[in-house]
Formats: sequence, structure tokens, C-alpha cells
Amino acid sequence: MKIEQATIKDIARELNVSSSTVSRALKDYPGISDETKRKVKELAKKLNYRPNAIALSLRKSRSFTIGVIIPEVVHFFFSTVISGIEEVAYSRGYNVILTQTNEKLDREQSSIDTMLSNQIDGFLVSYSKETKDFNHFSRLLDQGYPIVFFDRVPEIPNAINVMVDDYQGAFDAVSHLITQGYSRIVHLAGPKNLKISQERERGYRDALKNYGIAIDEDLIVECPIGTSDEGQKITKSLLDNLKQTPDAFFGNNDMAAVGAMLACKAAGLRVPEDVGIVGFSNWQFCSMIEPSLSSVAQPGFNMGAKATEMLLDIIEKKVNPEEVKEALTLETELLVRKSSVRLKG
Amino acid sequence: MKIEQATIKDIARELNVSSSTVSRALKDYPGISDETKRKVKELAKKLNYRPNAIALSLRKSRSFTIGVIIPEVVHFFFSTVISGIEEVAYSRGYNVILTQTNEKLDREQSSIDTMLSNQIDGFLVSYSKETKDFNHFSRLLDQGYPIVFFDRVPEIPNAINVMVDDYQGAFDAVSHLITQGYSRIVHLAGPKNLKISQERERGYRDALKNYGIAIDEDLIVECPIGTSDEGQKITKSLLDNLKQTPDAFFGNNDMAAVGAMLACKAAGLRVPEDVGIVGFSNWQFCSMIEPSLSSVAQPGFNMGAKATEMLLDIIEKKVNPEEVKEALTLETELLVRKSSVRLKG
DNA sequence: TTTTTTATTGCAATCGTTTGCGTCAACGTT
DNA sequence: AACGTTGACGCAAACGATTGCAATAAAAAA
Repeated sequence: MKIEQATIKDIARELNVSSSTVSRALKDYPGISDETKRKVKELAKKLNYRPNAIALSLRKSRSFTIGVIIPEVVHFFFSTVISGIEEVAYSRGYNVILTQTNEKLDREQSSIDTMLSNQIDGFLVSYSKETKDFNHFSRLLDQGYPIVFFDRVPEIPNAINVMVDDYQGAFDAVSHLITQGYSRIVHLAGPKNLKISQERERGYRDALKNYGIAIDEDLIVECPIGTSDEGQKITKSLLDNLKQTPDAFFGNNDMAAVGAMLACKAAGLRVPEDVGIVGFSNWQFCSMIEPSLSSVAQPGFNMGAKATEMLLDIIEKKVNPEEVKEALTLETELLVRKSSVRLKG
Repeated sequence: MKIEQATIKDIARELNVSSSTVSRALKDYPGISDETKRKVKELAKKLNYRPNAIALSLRKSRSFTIGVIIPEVVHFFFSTVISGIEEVAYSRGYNVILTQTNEKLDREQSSIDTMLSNQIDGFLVSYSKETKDFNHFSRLLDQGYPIVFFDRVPEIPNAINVMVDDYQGAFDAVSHLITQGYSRIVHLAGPKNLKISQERERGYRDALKNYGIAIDEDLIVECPIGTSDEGQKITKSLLDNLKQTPDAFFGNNDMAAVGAMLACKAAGLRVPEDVGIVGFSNWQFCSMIEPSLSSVAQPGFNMGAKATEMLLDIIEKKVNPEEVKEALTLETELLVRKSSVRLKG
């Protein structure tokens, strides 16, 4: 049924030359007469010849494909990262095979396996929330597979990491809230095992310290799931139970922040007059809600692009992984919108 | 640097048998002694042997990989579709290679090319807004490549399409608005060349007709881009210029609908009291904004899953493409939220 | 003991492409 | 006339796995 693709052999047979000659003619190797080159190229075009990438991969032991492992595509930030990855990979002649772990460790493992089977040239990884041990990655690194981690990066030796400056982003966000006159600031924190969560919390703490505000551990609450529902419930219970009601929320992520906003409104609190809110990630909806949500923007596209460039540089040996000691940290940008501004500028 | 993967030959050499024996032993073929099988499997495990999928692909002229071509990952709906695709492909032992066209025709073309080079087993396509001519797809179909189109489907013979019932979704949404007492309903339409846009518009028209409401062509406005900014601008200019202000908006997509909501609010109109609004796609933010946005939910995950199942069935010849005459149409669900309810239930 | 059967394994080709090396004829040089 | 050059091309192996067809030895049957 399926029409067979023309191969080099087909061209060779038709022209009564050997496959070697065809191969060389197509690549303009020296030592092939112009006449032959002409005929070969002509026939190749006519037959719509397309090199078989699989055969090439086998021959070269390289697939020109990189594997991307991420938690979820539906996550806005990750989808922008994917765009960045795609863009660079594409322009440098690589394919991207993608798998989501859905935050499951076993998915992560088996994704790695099938990618290895497919002779992937390198990995781009943001690990799952379930992943607390990094042996499976260390092993790959030891075997010499190029891996670049992004956003969610492990703390293992030799790992090459691309991340955003979560600490600074959080620090800026909280500092902004403080200068707007908020002082009892809740932090809706992320899962403790993610370094990004730790860093954001550290930024929160340091900002408070910096302004001489005592840290109240009751105001730091973990939101393990990271949905707006969860944020809403947690905020409601905080508002109900805390002796002294908080006057601001810094969300580890935008969903949690929106949840907080909804819960505050439901409790009759005005945003930003009574309560200031800042999120993290700058999802598209931030500017679509009312009041619009201030948020720390992460350069997702850029992160994907940078990570991919590093990976490909390593793959193509333009760069020695041993020499890439430091992690690449990208700047965040605090986008101040209405939800956190109560002073006239 | 990179540690070589163990191959069948390695096992064969070490055990002083031929590669054929190893191959057969690994697959439990009859005619290999239990003793040999044991030794082979043992060594395979020890060497962490993993079959080389590339070599297999070359041999079998199949890659166990399907190519997915979509406009944008950042689009919520498409990201849910991807999840559905991934889920099914993964469970049936296929890989997914993904490319976004960013709504560009030339990207679409070159994606197809590289996928063909990579001996993809089949295509899953939602074409770009720029695509107005489907020859490149017809050619593939003629050559016998399995293709399943989803969401944005072309009208070409033999094409296998999976889509949602855009007509019914729109019909339901507009009917709902009418029964809520809105009558001058604007339709923020999509690009005319997309069938989904045409269908949604048709649903809009038929719902009005069905309730005996005359169609005012001035109330049908195309939103080619589909961002909230665009929706906002268009709505503002409608509110400024129409003699008779409209009392409802049915957005071809949620972004446009949110834009309309923002513009209405800015013009001092109350939602839903003065203006009713319904969107399409049910992005996550629909329930996070105020008032929450009614929207027609599309079964994205399900669509991805179904499309992939059909594709794989065709690839594996479980199904004859000639026999799949009709397009598969999935039901939508109107989620009524606050933005369109002004009657007490 | 000779022949037939059965169990176990190996050979070699194949998938499409690349590439080091060899071949062979035509030409130029002395 | 004998030799070296050079231009144009083919041979064959390799990448890793599969598989139809032998092949070999041991066991069973005659």
C-alpha cells in the first residue's frame, strides 16, 4: 500500500553506477565528474529522494534527536520552555522527542529507558515532584550522556543546570510588597523537595529580614499540589484561624496566588486595599483577571533556548562539560500590576 | 568518553555463540537450549543490554514513532490534546515527536519533511492558520502515509478527522444566552479559513434563527489573532460605534471572550447583569476570573487519545483507512458560570 | 552398524548510508 | 616504449538486529 521511498540504491541502479558514487555525487564530493553529479542530482529530485535518517543514525551512532522530559505540558511555564527548546533544536537540525512524567517517578524512569533505546543524543530534564533521589541521572552522567537540567535542577556533581534566579525573584516580590506597606505576608510555599521552592522561600525570608520584619513560621504554608483550589482552601483556613489576619500573600506560583485572591474576596477583603498579592510565573491569565495579578515573570522561552544551546554545544563537542562548572541563572522580572499596589506612585 | 552501549554482538562474543543465537535466546525462540537462554539473559542483564531501536527501525522499516504537528503548545487546548496523545502512544509502545508550526505554513512543510526523513509511522496533524491549501497533505495520503487530523481538519477526500462538535457547542452556548434573556449577541468569530470557525459561526446563526432572532451581520466580527488584547480592542470599538449596544458576547475562544469582558467592564457595563459572555475552550482561567466565565469545554485529552488510537489502529492494520469514512465527532459541554447567568435558577 | 530424526546453533543476507582503499583506463613525461 | 599521474568510479565492510536456510552433532530408530 505504502509507496516506498526512493533510496540511493534506486538511483544507482537506474543510472548504472554504484551507491558510493551516488552518495558522493549528492554531497558534491571531489572525484566525481560533473556529468555524473548532474545526472544523479537530477534523478534524485525527480524521485523525490530523501535521505533515510534512520540509516544515517545507525551508521553514525547518532540520532540528531534530543529527549525532553518534563512534568506537564499543560503548565504554562513549561509550554513556553518547550517553545524555546523547539526553536533552537529545530534551527540546528535536531528533532525533539517529548515525554511528560505527570510528576511520576516511574514515568521518568521509563522515559529515560525508551529514549536510551532510541539512541538519543542528549537529555533535557526537569524532574518530577516525586523524584527525591537522583541516582538514575547520576548513572547517565557517569556513562557520558549529555544532560542539561532546567528549572527543577538536582544538586549532583557535574550536573549542568539552567535555572531562573528564584531567590532574587522572590526577594524582589516580597520587598515590593513590603514597600507597599504590607507587613504580615503569607508565603504559599511549594513542595519542599524542589530546589526552586526552597530558593523562593529563602528569598521570602531574606526580604523580610532585610526590612527588619520578624519571620512568623505560621505564615509559611506548603501548597504541595499547586492548584488554585488548594490555594483557596489554604487561604480560607488561614483567614479563619490566624489570630492576626495577614495583609499580603506571596504565592510560590500563580495558581496558588489566584486561589488566595479568590478566598480573600470571598472573605470580604479588598485587593489591593486590604490585601496585597503577588504570584510567580506570570501565566497568561495574570493580566486578564481583576485586579490584575502582579507576578514574577520567568523567561521560559529563553530558558528552553539556552538549555538547548548548551546541550547541543556539549553534544557537538563545542564545549567540554567539565568546563561548564557554574549553573546558568537567568534573571526574573517582577511585573507589578494592580493586585499589589496601594500607594500612589 | 561516552560508554558504549552493549550490543548483541558483545554478548555473542563473550559467550562464544553467534548473534543469531543471542537474538533468539533473548526472545525465547524455540530451538535454543534452556542453558544458553539462561546464560544469554544473565549476561544481557549484567551488561545492561538495551536493544538498539534505530537498528530495529532500519530492519523493520518502521520507527514506532508518530509525528505530531500542532500550531502551538502554549495553547491550553492543544496542551491537553498532547497529554492525550502521549498517554495512548506511550502505552502502546510508540514515541512521539512533536513540532509546533507557530501557525506558519513553511514550518508545517519542513516539519513534514524531517518527519518523513525520520521514517515516522504516521502523522497527527492540526494545521496552521496559514494553511489554505492541502496539497501537501493529499500527497502524503496518496503515498499511503497514515494521517489523522484533529480539531483543525481539512476537507479533503480520504482524510480521517477527529473533531469536536463545534456547531453544537456554539449552538448550545448561544441558545443559553438567549434563554437568559440576551438578544443582541455579538459573535467574536475566528479565522474564516478554519472549519472550526465556520462551524461555530454556523451554530451561532442557527441558534439565533431557532429563536426567531434576526441576524445582524454587524454583530459578527472576525478576530484573526485570538488574543485577549484583540478581543478587548474589537469590543471597545463595537461598544463605541454600534448604534444599539449589544447585550452579549459569544467568543470563538476564551481569550477573545475575556477581552470582551474587560472592555465591557471598562465601559461601565456590569457582567452578567448588563452583558452576558460565553467563551470557547474552557481554559483554566475561566473559573479564576470574576465573574467566572461560562465556556464550551472541548474534550482535549480525549480528542488526543482518540486520534492516536485511530492512527495506531491504522498503522498496525487493525483497521482499514478506507473503511473509516465518517469523521469522529466528540461532544462538547457547556459549562455555565457566572458571566452568563442573570436569571434566578 | 547404518539411517533417520531431533535438538541446537551458525551463515549470510538484509535494511540504507558512508567511506577507506583499490582498480583501471587515459593521459603526460622522459 | 616504459613509466608515473590523475581522474572517475566500484568494492566491501560497517552500524545492530532479524530470519530463512543450512549445518552439525547427538539421539533414536531400523
